[in-house]
Amino acid sequence: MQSPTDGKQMNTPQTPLRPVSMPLHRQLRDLLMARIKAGEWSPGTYLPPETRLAEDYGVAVGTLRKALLDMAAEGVVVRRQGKGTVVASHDSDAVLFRFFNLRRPDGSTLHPESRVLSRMRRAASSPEAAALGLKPGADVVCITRVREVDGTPIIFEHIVLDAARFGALERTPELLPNTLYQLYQTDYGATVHRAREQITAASATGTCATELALHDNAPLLHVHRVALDYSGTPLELRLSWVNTASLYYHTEV
Amino acid sequence: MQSPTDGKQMNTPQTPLRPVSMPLHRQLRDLLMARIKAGEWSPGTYLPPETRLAEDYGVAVGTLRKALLDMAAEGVVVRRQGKGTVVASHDSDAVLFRFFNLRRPDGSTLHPESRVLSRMRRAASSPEAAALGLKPGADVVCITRVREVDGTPIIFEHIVLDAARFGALERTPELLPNTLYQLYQTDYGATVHRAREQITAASATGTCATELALHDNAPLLHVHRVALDYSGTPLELRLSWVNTASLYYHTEV
DNA sequence: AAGTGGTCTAGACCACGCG
DNA sequence: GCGTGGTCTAGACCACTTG
Repeated sequence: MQSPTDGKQMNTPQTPLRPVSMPLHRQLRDLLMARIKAGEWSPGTYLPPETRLAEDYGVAVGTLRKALLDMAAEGVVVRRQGKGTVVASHDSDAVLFRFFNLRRPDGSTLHPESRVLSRMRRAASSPEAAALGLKPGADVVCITRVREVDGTPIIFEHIVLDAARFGALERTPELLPNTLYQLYQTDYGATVHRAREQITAASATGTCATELALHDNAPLLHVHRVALDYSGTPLELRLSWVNTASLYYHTEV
Repeated sequence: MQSPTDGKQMNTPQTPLRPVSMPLHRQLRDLLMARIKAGEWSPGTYLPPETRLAEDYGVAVGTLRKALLDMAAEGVVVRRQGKGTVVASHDSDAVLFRFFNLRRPDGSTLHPESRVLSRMRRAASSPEAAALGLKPGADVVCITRVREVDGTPIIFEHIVLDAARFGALERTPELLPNTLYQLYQTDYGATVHRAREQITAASATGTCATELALHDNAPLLHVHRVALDYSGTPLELRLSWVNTASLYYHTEV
């Protein structure tokens, strides 16, 4: 790891901290993660084989292996016997809809279409700034859209992004894709890794009721979602109002 | 594993199936799980040390270790350096409320009290039987209760259990505890390992509206939960109606 | 056939909990 | 001090993928 003369467990010898040193496999994990985050290996790229990496870092294969297995458990990489270890690319339908938890009564999954109503740039409200970790009043890009299945509108959606990072989204691309998370990855190098959701009961009102073709006060599910990247940095705030008349929100604990 | 003369990778030699044989560590995991499920090691019990177990099964420590680590990742056991490997006992507050996803607006957790409204035994409805994996019309025990925080009712709850297994719950104990899952474990040897939830928007009506002190058609969150044990057997069906006026349902993806 | 990750073994030392 | 699980090493063979 440091020099060839280091014995086992002798990482960072001159560091009398608490803990004296993180386990080697943890350090390796962090180093590899850093190289991925730096873009040295982008999503879809194969990492060098275990033996090569272990040699490079001067550690046993088993140790490096533990680091890679941990990363695979986190979903950062995917390991395939006979092929190699590839940086996870979140662009297959299955993965893109990992964050989409709505299902039909029979349990089948939905793949709705999207229709954008508006895009604009404005100052963040105070709760928006808080959710995204921005300074109060910072600029945000705001997208409003309706998502429909078989022509029936089921979700009214309000998306808020940091304009400093995603400002271009106000205009380009002309047509926003249905799967925004893929766009964040390809065009902005921002990979959504996990999301926190707060669900409450709500009633349809105003534009939301109109767009969902519901009478006022129809019961809706309100979902407040903050999407985060690997390191826990908030990327997107998404407020959804869902008509659950013919579907349900699914979760496992 | 089988006989001392077996070479490496030579498990179940006469089995030309596909796959020929599961990995050793997988077989070990299954054997250990079976012994736990059989009650040989009950929740809270320490398993024999790695070295001892490896010796017993005639495998390398590393292999047995992999089995235990997998089980720990699943939450079946907890491993503690210097102490040993203990069968997970789901009786601490933190774990008991692992399935309780409601929080206050500030993010703090709730610990509601329960008030039982009724207990009865009756034939299962068809969707109830389906959810619990019972034959249509099988007997079930049905508990209705209200859960409140600081004296304010927030959840109206309907619990359905297989009478063949939980029949005694109709009468004993006289006072049902707040944390039913703990009771299932201690009195019925049934450990809730995970749960599947279906969430929809609903409106308050009838007894539910009355008990929650809400006007008719007030918006509610409806949660349909099936609680499962280690092997995926349904243990409990729970229908909850939640007043989310001063709290939200939290989930991470 | 060559190269990859997956499994299994064997043995060393370290960090932790407890008496 | 002793026994526990945690880390690390080294090397073997197996199963899968590709050319």
